[in-house]
Amino acid sequence: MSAIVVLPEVTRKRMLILQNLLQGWQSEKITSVQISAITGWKDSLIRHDLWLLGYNKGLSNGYLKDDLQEAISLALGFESKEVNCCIVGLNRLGAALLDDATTEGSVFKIKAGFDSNVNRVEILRSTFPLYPATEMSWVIKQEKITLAILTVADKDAQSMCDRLVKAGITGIVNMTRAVLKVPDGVKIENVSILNALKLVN
Amino acid sequence: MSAIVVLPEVTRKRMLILQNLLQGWQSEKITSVQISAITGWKDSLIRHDLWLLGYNKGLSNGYLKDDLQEAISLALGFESKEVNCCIVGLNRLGAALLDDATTEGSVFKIKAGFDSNVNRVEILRSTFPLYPATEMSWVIKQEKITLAILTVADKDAQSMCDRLVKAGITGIVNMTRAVLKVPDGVKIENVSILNALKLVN
DNA sequence: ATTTTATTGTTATTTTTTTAACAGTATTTG
DNA sequence: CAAATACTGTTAAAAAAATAACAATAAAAT
Repeated sequence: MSAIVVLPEVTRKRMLILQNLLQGWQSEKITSVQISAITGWKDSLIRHDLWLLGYNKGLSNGYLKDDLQEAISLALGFESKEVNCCIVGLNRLGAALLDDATTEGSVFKIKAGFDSNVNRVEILRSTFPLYPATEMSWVIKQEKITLAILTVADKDAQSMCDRLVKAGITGIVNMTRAVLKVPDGVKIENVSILNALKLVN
Repeated sequence: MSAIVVLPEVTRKRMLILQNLLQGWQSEKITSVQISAITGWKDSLIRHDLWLLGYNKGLSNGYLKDDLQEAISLALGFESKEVNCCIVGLNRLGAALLDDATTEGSVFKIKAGFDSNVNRVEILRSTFPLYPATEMSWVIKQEKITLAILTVADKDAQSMCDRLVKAGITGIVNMTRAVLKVPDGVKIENVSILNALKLVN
C-alpha cells in the first residue's frame, strides 16, 4: 500500500496538461526531452515532477506512454468512480455546454442544469434534466452532485455560489467575472476567457 | 516617465483577479485585509504585489478603489487601444462566444469567426463576419487581428494553430484538450473546463 | 493633544519551486 | 563484448515566491 503523497499545486497542474499531451501522443514511448519540446518546461522539471509522484518506471530510455498515463491518473487520485456535476446558468455559454464534448469520456457526469429563468428551462433541449433554480437544493442532494459549473451573470454569481455551497457543493468552476468568496473546504477554479486574452496579449 | 517593470507571471495573474474584484467592489475604499478575506491570499502578499508594481498611494488607511484600479491597468499595460481577436471553430462552444458578453466593455474586439465547415459559416448569425477557414490568412492580415480563441476539435487543434501562427497571430487562447506546440514569441493560455473540474474535485 | 488603532511600504526571512549536475543503467553501435 | 550513447532518478544548488516583521503614518478615540 503506497503512502498518499500530497503534490504541490503547480505539479498537479502540469500533470493535467501532461495527461492531455499523452492522450494525443502517437508513439508508444516518450522522453522528458520530447515533453519539454512541446510544453516548454525544462526536462529536469518533468523528471522531478514524476519523481514527486513516485513514478520510476522510466527504463533509462524513455517512458512508456500507457504506463505513465495510468500512473499519473492514479497519483492525481482519479479513480473510475463517477463524479456528478451540474451547470448553473443556461445562457448561451452555459447552454453550449449542454451537448458539448467537454466532459465526454471523463469521470465527470453532468446530471442537471439550472436557471432562474423558467422559460429557458422549458425551451432548451438536453440529455439531462433542466430545472428552475428554486429546485437546486433538493436536486443536488438527491442526485449526489458535488461539483458545479457556474455561468450565470456576474451580478448573480456570489448569491448563486452561496446557494450552491449551502446545498453541499464542494467545488465550483467559475466562468463569471465575479471573484467568489467561499468557506474553507470549497474549491474554486476561475476559467475566464477574458483573463486569458489579457494574459496572451 | 516611469521605468517599465516586468512583473512575475504569478503577480500578473493575481492582479487580473484583483481587477475583477475591484470591478464589483461597492465601497470607495478597500484594504489588503479585505482583499485577503475574499481571495485567500495573505495580506502581506497583496501589499508586496502592489509594491512590485510601484503603487504606493495607500494612505495608511486603505486604498482608494478607483485609483488602485487605474494603477493596475496601467501597470499591466492595458491601454485604451483596441486589440483585434478572432474565433476559430464555430461548434456550439465557439458559436456561444459569438454574442456572449465575454469581451464586452474590454479592449478586445472580435473581428472575425472561422470554421472549416462552410455550411456553418453561412447559417450562423453574428455581429461580425464569419469566413471559411480557407480565408483565414488574408482576413487576419487585413483586419490586423493579433489574438485567436481556438475552439476547434482536438484533432484539428495543432494544424489550425500552425496556420494561425503562420498568419501572424501572437497569442492563442486554447479551449481544446490538445497541448499546442508554438514557436517562441507566441503565447498560449489553456482554458479548459475539464481540467478545472479535475482541479476542484 | 495624546494615546490608541489600523493600515501601509519595505526589508528580511522562510518556504517553495525550478534548475543544474551527475552517477547509474538500459540500449545501441562498432 | 566493450564502448558509446541516450536516457532516468535523485540530490544539491539556485532562483523565485510567499510570509513575517516592523517602522512609519494617518485617522480615530479618549
